[in-house]
Amino acid sequence: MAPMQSLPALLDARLRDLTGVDPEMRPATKPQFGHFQSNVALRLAKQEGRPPREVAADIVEKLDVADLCEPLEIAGPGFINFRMRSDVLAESATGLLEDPHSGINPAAYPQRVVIDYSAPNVAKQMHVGHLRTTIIGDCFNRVLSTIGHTVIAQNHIGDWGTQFGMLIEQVLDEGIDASQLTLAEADALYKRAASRFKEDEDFATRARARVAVFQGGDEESLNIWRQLVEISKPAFNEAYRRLGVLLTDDDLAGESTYNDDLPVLVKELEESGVAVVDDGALCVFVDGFDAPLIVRKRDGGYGYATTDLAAIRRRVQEIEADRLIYVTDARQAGHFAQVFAAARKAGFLPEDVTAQHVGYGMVLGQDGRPFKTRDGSAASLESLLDAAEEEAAPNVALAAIKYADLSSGLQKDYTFDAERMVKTTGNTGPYLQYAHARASNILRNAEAQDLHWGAVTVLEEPVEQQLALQLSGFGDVVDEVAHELQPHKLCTYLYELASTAASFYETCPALKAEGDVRASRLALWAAVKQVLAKGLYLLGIDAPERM
RNA sequence: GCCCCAGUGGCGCAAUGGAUAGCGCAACGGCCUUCUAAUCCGUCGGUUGCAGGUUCGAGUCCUGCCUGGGGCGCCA
Repeated sequence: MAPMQSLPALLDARLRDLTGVDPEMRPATKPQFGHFQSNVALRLAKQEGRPPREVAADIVEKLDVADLCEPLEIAGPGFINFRMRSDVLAESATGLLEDPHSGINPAAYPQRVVIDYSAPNVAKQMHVGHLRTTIIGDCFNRVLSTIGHTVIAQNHIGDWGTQFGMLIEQVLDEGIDASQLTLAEADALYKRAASRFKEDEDFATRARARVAVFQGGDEESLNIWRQLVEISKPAFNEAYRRLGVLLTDDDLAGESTYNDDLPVLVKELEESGVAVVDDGALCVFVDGFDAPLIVRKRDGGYGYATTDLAAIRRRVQEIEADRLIYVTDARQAGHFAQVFAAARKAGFLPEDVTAQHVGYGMVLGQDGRPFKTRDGSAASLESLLDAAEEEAAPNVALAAIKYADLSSGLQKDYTFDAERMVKTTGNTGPYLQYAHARASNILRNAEAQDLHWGAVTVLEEPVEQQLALQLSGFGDVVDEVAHELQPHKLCTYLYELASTAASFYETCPALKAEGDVRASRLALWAAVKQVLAKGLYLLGIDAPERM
């Protein structure tokens, strides 16, 4: 089956053929303006030096869209308004219902896409800050996979840095068996070590020395390190299970993965002249940044910039990625911009591989200040999920949290307010779930009465037409999210669809209607259910049959 | 000092250079012997931080300010 072309795309093509320019087809801003609008006449009028409405009249005269639209209207300063014929909308809704992809267009050029997300730290509990990267990255994973790309998730866990110096030293001091710790206990150990590191000069010195010993391959140190890693992984997986995200052990690619690459990579950079020694450190200078990217510290050690470069190199050379997506907090935007620039300069990142950093705003507490990780006051991810589950059933609570996180622009800071998130009215996850459950309920009742439906054939009520119109836009919205990486656009779309479906429910009873009208409305409900289920899946939210 | 992000009704947010800036919450008022009332319908609420500029048209683009947050050589 040929991929379905969206309604605005059909109009766009015809208008483009006629005028030779991008017609900028847009959804109408008001119902009275029809379904779609183009401002092409306004722009052509300027070029041609003619009145816009006259240009619009010419276009309307020549444009043949009678098979798709009601008679065109010219409005305001020269907008051309398009109203789809109701049989065209009905056919579109039926097409969606019969489409195994629910109107989602398979990617024309499937890519291999690496998505780097979640990245908790070994021996530390996940906290609220990990919520965003995990939920957002998972959404991208679902969206890109669903449209036909090959997604390689990379969970860049913090399993190597200098923090292991103090962790190992603390384990040895306390004489504990690290393999028997729970993650919560390891987290407490981490905090003890961190505060001691600050206050106890002798301990700090030993911890720093331990880093070198550990990274030099000391077996006793490595053994403790392995134990800490091994107790952390099941705890991460348990959190992922509760969150209902796709990550598994197969996606783990922690910092330690690149350890052996670092000296090799640095040598390459030095020999090629991309990196130069400055003030004792080996640096890559890139345009637009005052400070260099330091790839080897004065003391000979490697920092996270080097690890990030090594990860890019592997992802391009071994994973053969076409696109790299990093989901971390917005504060790292500058860092990644510099790393990407350095990787381009070094040749690790060819021009035909795109690299995007998706930054999200900080998670703030009720006091408006960031949740902290090291002072012991941070709320763990688990405690947040527990709190939400006190308000609602687990799948509804999770929907509330995820939707609250995804439904506004990613770059904004975000106040974690469990009570607010779990609300079930208005633009929330549970509202969408409810719409889906209602659709399911109607279809279940229909089946119980042995009623059947096939195509959408009757769209007489305005709300029915509106519903069919919105359904037809699903594929375009998914494409947009895949391209722009803005989940809130999918949220907005689904909310509007659910809202229209609720009006449809009120004004157009399906089961109480008869004949063609009943069959058509049931088919419309089936299409609504299908799109809501798919859309919620893409957000990582459960679509319950009953609520 | 340089750079990035944000600023839109009381609160939380949306808006691809297009028509009268939308939605939710809160508040107030309606609708359940009617497919699920976690829904729906209505009312109230705006100088889009400020000042210029570009444009037929600016919340959106440009310049300069203000406020808040963040980032800028050896932490991640």
